[in-house]
Amino acid sequence: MDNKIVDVAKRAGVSAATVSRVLNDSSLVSEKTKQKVLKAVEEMDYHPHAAAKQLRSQRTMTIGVIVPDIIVSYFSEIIKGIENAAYARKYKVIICDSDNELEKEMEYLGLLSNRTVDGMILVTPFVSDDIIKDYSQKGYTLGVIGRAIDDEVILSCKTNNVQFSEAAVRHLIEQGHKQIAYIGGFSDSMENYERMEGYLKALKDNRIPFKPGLIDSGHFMESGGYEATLRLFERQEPFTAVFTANDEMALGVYRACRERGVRIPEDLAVVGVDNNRITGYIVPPLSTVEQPKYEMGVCLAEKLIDQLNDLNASEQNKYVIESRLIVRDSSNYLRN
Amino acid sequence: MDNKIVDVAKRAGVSAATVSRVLNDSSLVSEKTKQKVLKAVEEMDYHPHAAAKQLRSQRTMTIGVIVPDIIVSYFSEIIKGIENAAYARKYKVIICDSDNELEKEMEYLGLLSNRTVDGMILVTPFVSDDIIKDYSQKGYTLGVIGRAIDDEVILSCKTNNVQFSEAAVRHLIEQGHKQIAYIGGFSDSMENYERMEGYLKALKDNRIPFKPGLIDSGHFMESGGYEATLRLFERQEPFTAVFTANDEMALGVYRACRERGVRIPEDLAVVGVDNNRITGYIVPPLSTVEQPKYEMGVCLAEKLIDQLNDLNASEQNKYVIESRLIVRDSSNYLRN
DNA sequence: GTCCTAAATGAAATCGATATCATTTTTAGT
DNA sequence: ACTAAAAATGATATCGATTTCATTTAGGAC
Repeated sequence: MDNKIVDVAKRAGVSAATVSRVLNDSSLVSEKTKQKVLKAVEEMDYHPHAAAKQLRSQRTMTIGVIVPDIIVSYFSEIIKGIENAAYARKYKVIICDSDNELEKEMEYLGLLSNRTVDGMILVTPFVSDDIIKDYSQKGYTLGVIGRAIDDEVILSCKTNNVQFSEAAVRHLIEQGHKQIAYIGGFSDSMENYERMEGYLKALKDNRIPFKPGLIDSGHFMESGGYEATLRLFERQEPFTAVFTANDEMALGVYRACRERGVRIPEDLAVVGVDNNRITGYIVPPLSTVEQPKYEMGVCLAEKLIDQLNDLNASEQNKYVIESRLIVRDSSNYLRN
Repeated sequence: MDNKIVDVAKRAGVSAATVSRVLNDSSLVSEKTKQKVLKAVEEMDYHPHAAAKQLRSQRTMTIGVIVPDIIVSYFSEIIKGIENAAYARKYKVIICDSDNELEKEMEYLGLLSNRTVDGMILVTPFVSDDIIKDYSQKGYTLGVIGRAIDDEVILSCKTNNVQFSEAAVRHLIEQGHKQIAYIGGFSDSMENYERMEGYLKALKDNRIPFKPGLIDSGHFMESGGYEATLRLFERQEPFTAVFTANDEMALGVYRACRERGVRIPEDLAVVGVDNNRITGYIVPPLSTVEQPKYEMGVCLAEKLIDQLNDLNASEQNKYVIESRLIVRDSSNYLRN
């Protein structure tokens, strides 16, 4: 280690510039010197110093990803997609786990300002659209997953929340349910808003009156789903089915039901969203909406890197992937 | 953006050196100029350029983590621990998902050579001890989780594999089992080796003959556990319990049993290792050995960063955390 | 006010690679 | 063989911060 380009140059009997050319363009160098240089590089086990390269080129070949909690498989699968796509393009990924704290996320966003990363992908509902737009206008490259932003350049990739939520609730209605609760995530997140919209649309289309008492929220977390379910149980409003804005909260519903002796699906049908791996293993298996997590990660990483390299062939900056309902036992029980 | 230290210096009416001092030592600057500089920094929204800083200081404040598959919760929980500990010390984490490929891991190790990271944590059985020792001897800082390396400086953090495996198998014996299969991971990994050792020790202590036909391997993956179970079923050797070297493979056992109509725990008792979150949700809940994943991540990240900053108060470089058996329904069935 | 020391500040070298520009070497055409 | 064009190579400035070393300013004692 600790060999510099000049050391290699000396050993090969050429200038540093030539070594650099061999290692980069390599077009303007004669075959003979090229071989000499490569031999020296090999013998000295030379590796160009990343920081020097970054300073000169003004690019780090690194992107950052902000997620609220890497342990939740929804996020880790997105990260995997991002990482794989980045690797294929020789980019590295810095992982930023915010522990669901806005403050930490803001701090991580600072990595853009000091050029630690070339771009940033946000997979979180906490940072507001305005803040993201601010960064974008300052000239930083960033994208979001799970929401869309009203902007010409900010990349986004999400799923058709309204449609699949409508389909999920319609499915419950077709099973004979008329009193369907909704447990949402963060009330001001696009994911929550659109999923609620689909829920309302399904009710309306089937002339089922909307009851505010059947709405609650669980912050997209298992514990939140659990608490929301208990609150719903306390209320006067009876319900025979519940649609949760993600699977984590559905797990909370399961826990609350277990404690209270409520049977799924006989007493309560449950449908979640995400198709987390765990949902296929629990009993009863949870009906849920597949979310192409890995694919969304790949999509956004590719587009972001394209944008960083001015390769935006298409003008498109908003991507919506279709997702579909997976019916399992938790809702597969015809009610009369 | 794009403000340099000289711009700040000009605005504050001082030299670049002074600005640098304010932003770093800050001890040798008069209070008055310090305020002037901070005001200018604030007004211009100045952020020191990371690459320039890294080049000069020869440190990136970044560590890399190599894992075989970030989706597996064993790894993502370790990563979370590493990330949190790093964040607290102002270090960033580059995530390297190798997709279980040695070649990718070797490529990622190259990040050490070109100084993209200050240190590296390996949470993988693929890279050999010798390679790790080589890097260490070249002067690079690295550590491993889940194994230990015979070396004076390479950091490691693992659990007491032999003891807890012995306890797990002893538990099965106490439940009345005499024919106990073992499904291991990668045969040349320390995790596998030590867990097998505990298995053998429990058998021996209880005068139960070892039967080679009851040993198989599943590469630490669900699919591997599934296939290994099918192979065991094919053989002549009957068995009433199985100990798997991790939970993923135990999930494979469950799948194979479901397909073949084998009941757990009545026909087959199962004990895994890791206490992945999913094991508490499946039916029957899986008996397993808790692994302090988050804590191991925190431990190694802290020690690694200490080492990078020559803060190795203690001479210790090998850490072993005790882990304990969690008995759930998958093995809680007394056999007669 | 003078002198000496300590504190504060600035000029310039440095980290290691890349890219521009100038120069040398090679090639090709007549 | 001579010249023009093309190819190959080298010298040097540059990226943006930090740090050493020199210099200036301030503070204190007499």
